[in-house]
Amino acid sequence: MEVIKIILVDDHTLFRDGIKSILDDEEHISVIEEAADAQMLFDKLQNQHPDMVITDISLPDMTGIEIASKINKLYPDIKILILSMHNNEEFILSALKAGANGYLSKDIESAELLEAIHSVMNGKIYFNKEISQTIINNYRGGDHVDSKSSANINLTDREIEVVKLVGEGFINKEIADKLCISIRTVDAHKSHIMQKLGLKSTVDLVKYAIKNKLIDL
Amino acid sequence: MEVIKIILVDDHTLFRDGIKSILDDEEHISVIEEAADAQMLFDKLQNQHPDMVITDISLPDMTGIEIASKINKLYPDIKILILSMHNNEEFILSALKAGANGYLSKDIESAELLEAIHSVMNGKIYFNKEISQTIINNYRGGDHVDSKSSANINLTDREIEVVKLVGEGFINKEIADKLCISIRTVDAHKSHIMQKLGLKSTVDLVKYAIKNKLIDL
DNA sequence: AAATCAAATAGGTAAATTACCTAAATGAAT
DNA sequence: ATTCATTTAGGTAATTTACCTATTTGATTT
Repeated sequence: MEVIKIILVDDHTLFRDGIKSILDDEEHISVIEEAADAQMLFDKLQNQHPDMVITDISLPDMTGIEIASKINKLYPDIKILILSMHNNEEFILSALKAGANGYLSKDIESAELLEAIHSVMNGKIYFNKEISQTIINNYRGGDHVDSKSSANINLTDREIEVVKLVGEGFINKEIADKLCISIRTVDAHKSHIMQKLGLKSTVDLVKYAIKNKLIDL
Repeated sequence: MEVIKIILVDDHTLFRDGIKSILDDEEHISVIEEAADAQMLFDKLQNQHPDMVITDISLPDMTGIEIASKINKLYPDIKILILSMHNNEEFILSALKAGANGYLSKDIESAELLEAIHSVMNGKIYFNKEISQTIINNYRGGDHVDSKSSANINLTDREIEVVKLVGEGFINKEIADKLCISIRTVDAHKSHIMQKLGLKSTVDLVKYAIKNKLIDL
């Protein structure tokens, strides 16, 4: 069996070290590089050719989903395993769409990480939760995603703009001024958004924006 | 040198496994137990007697600060090392006040974790950032803290109640009804809070509540 | 080409909500 | 005894939102 070459991406050094320590015990796995953010990762990918990139879902400069999408475009043969703190189904589907080969919660045991790595190297797709192959087939091979269409698949560009501004604390009038539209239009956008997402208040919108990383906390 | 017995506490199994893998390579360190939450930890502490508890700052049922405070009260000889995702100075001071012996960001390298463990076992206090011994002396030995007085040291009980409700999406009238006070009183509380914290809008209050874990996202 | 539909745009008015002024009661601290 | 923070509110003006309807535009379908 060939040695599986891996690049680890996570902004928390201790977490990287932990994973590295687990993987270093494996004969057939070699962590050839580490990166703390997407910038470092893509720098290293210009000279190094790993079999797999294991990345955290949230990095300082890019989300794991965006990274997956970019890797999938630039280096389609590199497998991508995404690690996440939370089991957000929305993110899981976005990850699939972005071309990730696996999505794991950090709640898993190290044995499952190893199993996931080997499954993915054997051409499988690995998720902690059972997602039917049909769904997978529907989502894979689609066009590439960017941050806007990933988690916020239901919202239009304009609506996302509005959600962001709401999340940043601007009131309708201020948003109207910023976007050079009428207050009523902002009002209408907010109504549409809340209806689409099943939200009830501006505070819900703010939380949605935070959850979906449209704004920073 | 005696073997240092450690209990690891973190709700993410993979992270625990990673740390365990790092520590297992050390001769003088033994991870005798693991716990995913505070409940499990205190259950195990009834039968096990570690030298040190290493805990994440945020757990499902309790904060690391609260855990430190409780351990300090029940088992004052057990050393406490808190791991955190963020370098929030407010939390660092709260941790000190709660009796923690060290506070580390997850950004550190594994070597620094080992250094911190040994420092703490030798009676020192270990922090990634330089905090002067004077501050440490001022804060240590003080009374024990609970969640309310830790991160929200400037806010009164009533104000925290209000911030929580604002964060949960209730408007002033609803908050007034819930607390059985006048809308004006809620209004006044909000004004005071915003002035104290230097915030400008209800949205800022929501973010404050999330940041300081007064509400869940 | 015509019809249909989603998306983005607003106006008007009533209703809801907040902002800001002041101020009193209470209890703790100096 | 006095000062001070905390909690409590009333009144009014100003702001802000909610909800109704409705037009334009571009894309898709028939």
